[in-house]
Amino acid sequence: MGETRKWVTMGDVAARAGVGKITVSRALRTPSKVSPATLEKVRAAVAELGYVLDETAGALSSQRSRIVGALVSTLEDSVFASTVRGLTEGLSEGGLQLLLSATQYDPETEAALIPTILGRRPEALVLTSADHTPAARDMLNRAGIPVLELWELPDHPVHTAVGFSNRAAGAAITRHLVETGRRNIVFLKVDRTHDARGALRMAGFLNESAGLPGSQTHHVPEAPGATAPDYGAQGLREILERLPETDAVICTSDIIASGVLCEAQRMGLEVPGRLAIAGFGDFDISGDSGLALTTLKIDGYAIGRRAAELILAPGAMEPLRIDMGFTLVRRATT
Amino acid sequence: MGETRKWVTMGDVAARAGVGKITVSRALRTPSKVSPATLEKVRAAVAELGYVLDETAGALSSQRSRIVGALVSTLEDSVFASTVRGLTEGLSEGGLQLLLSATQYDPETEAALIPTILGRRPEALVLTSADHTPAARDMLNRAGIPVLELWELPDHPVHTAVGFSNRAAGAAITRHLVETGRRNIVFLKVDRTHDARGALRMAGFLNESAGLPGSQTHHVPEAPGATAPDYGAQGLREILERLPETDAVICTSDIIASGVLCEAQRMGLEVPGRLAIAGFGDFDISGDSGLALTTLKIDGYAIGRRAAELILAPGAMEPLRIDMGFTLVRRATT
DNA sequence: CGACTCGATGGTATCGATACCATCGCTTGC
DNA sequence: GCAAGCGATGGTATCGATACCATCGAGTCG
Repeated sequence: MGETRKWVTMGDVAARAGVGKITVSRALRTPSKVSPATLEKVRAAVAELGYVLDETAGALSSQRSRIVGALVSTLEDSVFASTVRGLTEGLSEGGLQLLLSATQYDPETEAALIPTILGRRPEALVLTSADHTPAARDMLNRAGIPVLELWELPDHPVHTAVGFSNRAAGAAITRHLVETGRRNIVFLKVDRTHDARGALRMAGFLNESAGLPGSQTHHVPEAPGATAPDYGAQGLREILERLPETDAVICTSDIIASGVLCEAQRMGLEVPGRLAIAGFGDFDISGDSGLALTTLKIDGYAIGRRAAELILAPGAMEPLRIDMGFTLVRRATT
Repeated sequence: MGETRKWVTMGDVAARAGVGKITVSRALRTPSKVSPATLEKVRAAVAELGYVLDETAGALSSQRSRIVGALVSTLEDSVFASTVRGLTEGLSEGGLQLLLSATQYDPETEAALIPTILGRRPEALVLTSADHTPAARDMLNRAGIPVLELWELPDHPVHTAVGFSNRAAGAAITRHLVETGRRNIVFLKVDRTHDARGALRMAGFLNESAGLPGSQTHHVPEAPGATAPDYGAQGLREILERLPETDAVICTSDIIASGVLCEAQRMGLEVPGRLAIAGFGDFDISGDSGLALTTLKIDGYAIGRRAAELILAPGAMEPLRIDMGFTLVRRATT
């Protein structure tokens, strides 16, 4: 490194180019408002000095942070990661950057993170959950910026929602199993304290399977250190012990389903002959080259992209409720 | 929406609490420097007005953005996501936030993103790649902040590196296969333009397998729309056609390995009897409850955490080169 | 008892870019 | 030929919090 170099300022660039500061600002922000000759001089000075516009100062004077905050439940799940990519790509077209944090599925953590994000004066706030503490809800309401809840369609969104009906999703996968002849379907659920989406899908299952006495839910307690496939494998063993008639298992994620599928193979159960397995999310490994898992596909990228569009649109403060739907992908496990 | 509400400022809070602005600032930033009684008054005023500190102004006046920039190759890969979590958690203990973007493994994209991040005047910059364009390298050098390259240990790091030797990793997995009796080992590589880590692991493989005439590399071209398991499945078919003697396949990720494993099962190949399969990354699905894949485990979370520690440490400007190592996890596929 | 220390608090300048308004020079139209 | 119009450019105030220094009062020590 060497000396602790101070940042070059716009004034330095202006002096170097022989123009006023404001012209440098215009050259960088709105090049069309500067004559080609001046633009060239400024660009040369910028390049020589290695100047980079200071957004911290720009944000203050223009009262526009050019930042959008995002609170995702977790990044270690490719579905949300796709949403983040969609958001980032979409927002970058409008010159906005994403300030990201993860709540680890905990509303209290979310509530603690909201002020730290709001402190950056974001122009919008995106959340991948609709489960907020009262304090969080209050902060979101007072923030005075568009708030977008993704991956759900809550009855009472804070502001705008872009997602799909988890209840309908749970019903759809159940219907598919019923239509393919299954009668003793078990919905495998990991009991997390905060899993509103999983609970809604389970509700959809319960509603759809109401007439099937052999269909039930099975709960696996959350355990520290356990991975999603562990829950699947353990769940399957318990299910077959408790409900040996079971002919189909619905999981709340493909990763859990991978545990069910691999355990079934180890037990010598024929899939889908003896047991059908359905997942959720359509991850890479679920494709035909991999586990060939029947699953519900949600286009997380599209959700993020759509959210970005809404933020950049002129009437972003208008509340909306957008259903992005889902797709049933039938593969070899049903 | 309603009226375009202006943000409450520190002055409003000060007036409400009957103290000076600066006291409000201290109450929020360094509560220990304010008397308990005053602190209480300020806190009450803050709560009543719903005030949130404006970091955009704070950053300018204190010349500290409290932001760390991060450029990851992709978020849609749980290994980097873990690193991001480790970073976020570690940095939050020092009051720093992460400004994140994804380069999609493209150095040109990286070079384009660097100025946008530098514009926020971050206090450090983290990269999950050591493959930079000359222009990018130049910007990083001039930035005057700590630059951390993760997941690699380049010969000439820009500044600080926290990672492991990909070459040694490739050698280690090869050695394991040789020690377990394999002689015709194929290293399956997806030919991405920018995959320095994969190339290094392949180099480690080539070095270690030099004395084995039956050992080779097999390249699969990158194809738009293809998923990682597709590469694995396709690769295995091509390998068995071209090199029928093959008794082991090394993949550059567990997801690719999942394609190889599932394809092998479909072809009726006994694993690991007829064919051994090794992956890379130790994803959730690779565990004993899932695919039970032999793999190299890298603790991405620890890498992120360590990087955060280095950034927060007093001598953060001292270049370092930290080897976090890796672990061979032997499971059912070798 | 006075000088001194220390904790608590406030006033003012400042960070760097941008908004707003003014200015300047050149073209255009009558 | 002159006023109006317009593109290009600059000066100055401003955004909101914090650094720095000053102040003030209460204790402490010799």
